[in-house]
Amino acid sequence: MIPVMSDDFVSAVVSRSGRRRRLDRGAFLFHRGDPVAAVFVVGRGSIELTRFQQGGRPIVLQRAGPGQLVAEASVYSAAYHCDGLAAEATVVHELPRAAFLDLLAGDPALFHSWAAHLAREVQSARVRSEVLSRHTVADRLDGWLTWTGGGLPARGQWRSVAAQIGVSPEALYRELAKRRRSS
Amino acid sequence: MIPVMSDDFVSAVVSRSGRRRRLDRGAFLFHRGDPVAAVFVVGRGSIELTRFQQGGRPIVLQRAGPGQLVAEASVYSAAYHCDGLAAEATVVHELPRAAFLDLLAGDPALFHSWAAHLAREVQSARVRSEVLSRHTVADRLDGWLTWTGGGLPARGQWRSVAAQIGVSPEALYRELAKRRRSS
DNA sequence: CATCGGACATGACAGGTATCATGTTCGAAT
DNA sequence: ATTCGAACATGATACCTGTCATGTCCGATG
Repeated sequence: MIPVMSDDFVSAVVSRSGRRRRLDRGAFLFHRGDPVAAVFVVGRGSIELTRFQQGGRPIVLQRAGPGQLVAEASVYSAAYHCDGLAAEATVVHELPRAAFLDLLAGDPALFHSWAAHLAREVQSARVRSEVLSRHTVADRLDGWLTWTGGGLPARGQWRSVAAQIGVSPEALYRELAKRRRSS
Repeated sequence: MIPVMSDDFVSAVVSRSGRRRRLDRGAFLFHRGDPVAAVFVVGRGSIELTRFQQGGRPIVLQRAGPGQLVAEASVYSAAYHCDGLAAEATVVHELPRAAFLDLLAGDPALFHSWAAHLAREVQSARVRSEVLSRHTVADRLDGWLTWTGGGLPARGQWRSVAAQIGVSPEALYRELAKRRRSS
């Protein structure tokens, strides 16, 4: 599959990436509190930014698929504020943070693209907030479907979707079963 | 009160702002779908980015106080994706979008500050997502208190807080009353 | 092919919140 | 001072979801 290169700087990062890292499903790319030393682009698989609340319930803050940057907002932070882990077998391209910032500083057009990308991330994160503010599983699933644009999630990813919309897997199973019956 | 000017470009916007707009409580600064023609900085009062879900329940996506930019992520968008309205009597400084972009393009240091600001907004929006993923009013209020850093909200703003954390005003009243009793 | 672990599935029950209803308080405007 | 509207406050009830328990399905592994 050809990765989606939606932004100029993504391909720039990949082409200058010195190192590739391979992660098994469930492996951590970084932990909360780790110093931010590099930026990553997903080549294959997916990385989920996750925060574990008291009680162990995970909430997925961002899901980065092929061709997408991971934790780009942390570039200006000293440490990660959440965990990054592979939702499946994943390969990421790695570029040291300093090299990334130099790259942006030396190319105004690229920098402009970077700012526009961050602005889209802000809006995306706010849409997720709007989904999470809904109170029923049906409403949240509808919001997720509208947001992702695609159809119903594929088997094997339902638990991940449940974590993204902040409901228990069982509640999502029930809602999906209800929709299967009524369709 | 001296407005908080946390970012270079905020004071730059204010100083070049050609126009001031005054809004009564509840007045709209812009509506969802309006073309994005300018950027705003709150001088006094506060602006809330709000989306109204089916049924009329409002969810506050961003709350901008004195010295803060409003809907900055929309600078790269054609139209607003939510409503902006004054939560109280408010004054905003207005700068045409083109002038704002020219300002950034002409000052690399300012542009860098702008990108860092957007990155912080992304993280801020994700923190809100984490708060909204909690399931009880008590947990959401705790998250709001941790996030805002300050103490309990002032009277007259409780309904706004309820909208920010996605619970009914009544539920927030009850939780606050419970904390008053047990303290 | 047998095993095994994780996801899918579903029923029962307890707990929390939205909603509706009904007052009360308080600040602003006259 | 009186009026008035909005926020604050609180009780009752229905609904929904989290949790626990139990069971099935299915792909990976040896």
